[in-house]
Amino acid sequence: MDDGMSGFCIKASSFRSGGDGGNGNSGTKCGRWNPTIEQVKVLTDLFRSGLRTPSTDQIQKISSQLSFYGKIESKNVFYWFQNHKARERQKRRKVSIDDKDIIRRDQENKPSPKQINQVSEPVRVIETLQLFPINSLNESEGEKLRFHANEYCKEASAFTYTVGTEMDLPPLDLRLSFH
Amino acid sequence: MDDGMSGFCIKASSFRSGGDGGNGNSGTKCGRWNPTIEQVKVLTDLFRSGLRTPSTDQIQKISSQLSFYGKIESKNVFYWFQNHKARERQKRRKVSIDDKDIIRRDQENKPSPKQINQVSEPVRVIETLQLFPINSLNESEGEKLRFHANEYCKEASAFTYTVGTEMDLPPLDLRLSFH
DNA sequence: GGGCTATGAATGAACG
DNA sequence: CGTTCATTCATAGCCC
Repeated sequence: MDDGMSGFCIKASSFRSGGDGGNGNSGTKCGRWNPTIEQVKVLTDLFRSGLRTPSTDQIQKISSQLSFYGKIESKNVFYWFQNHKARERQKRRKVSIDDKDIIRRDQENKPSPKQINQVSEPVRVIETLQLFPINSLNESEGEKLRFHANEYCKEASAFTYTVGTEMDLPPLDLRLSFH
Repeated sequence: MDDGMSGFCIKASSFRSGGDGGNGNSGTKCGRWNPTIEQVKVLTDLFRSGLRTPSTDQIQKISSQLSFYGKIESKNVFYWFQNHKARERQKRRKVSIDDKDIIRRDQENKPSPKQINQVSEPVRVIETLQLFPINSLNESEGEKLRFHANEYCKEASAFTYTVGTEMDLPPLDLRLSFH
């Protein structure tokens, strides 16, 4: 599926201070936090559990927990969630609707995505979610978040840009219309 | 990250476009985007026209346009501009270090010895550029009212982390409760 | 084959 | 929050 797929590559990269147990930092330059895979795993787990904007207290606890796996500060956790959340949205937008699809699709079907699911704080995950994967890393990731209602307000801004039939490619003039 | 990437592509690369001449981009499988010459041309052109950080809408339009020349996604365009801008800045920075010791007291326009890289740099924002018509976009909505209410609530979301199963990590629990 | 360079992709950090 | 910057990882393409 080349269409939507984009070559993401699992990092699995070299030395990301894998399980050293102590200071995650591999001794070399410590300009910025370099999360260990365990830390990422935990954070991701939390995120997938629905946690999106941890409070200060939560951040404290989480970072405290994660410090076991390596050096980490509260702000790292804070930023991590900020970024993760932002990027998820961003990705949704950028994955875009491009490529052959906006054709003349009459979609009078105008659902009113307005006030329905405006759940600001999606789910409150509860329950016991098992953190800390036993047996080091289990790569079994494949779930998709299904409790994410996905608000995603994409107001269709009518762009004049006539994409009508891209088949005959416009005169390569990206400077498109000024008027 | 994990979100939907799923598509970790296996390194099946090997034969990369065998003899398609490079720009042909014959749908080589996943991997990373390999812009065609035309695509690069357009992007570069846009960049030189002063476009540095296209908005989401612009990105989508550009990518739609460029999709004619070959497979491309919005994020490719996004990254392209990000990288291009960053590298330009990076280069310039390098160059500045270049003069590390010689202090150019004389400020007059001395022809820089580097003609190789014609870095069009300064912000020459072209008014007329007006990439995409945004006339329809009603900017007057200015208010926006972004009330700043971050501390929405500390609802009792209890994450019961039943940890304590593995390793020597203390049996701590990330139980975040109301506070 | 093995470095080297250019560049796509990713993400931590921070700004407005 | 959304957006932007800086740094880094990962590869394709060259050149030796």
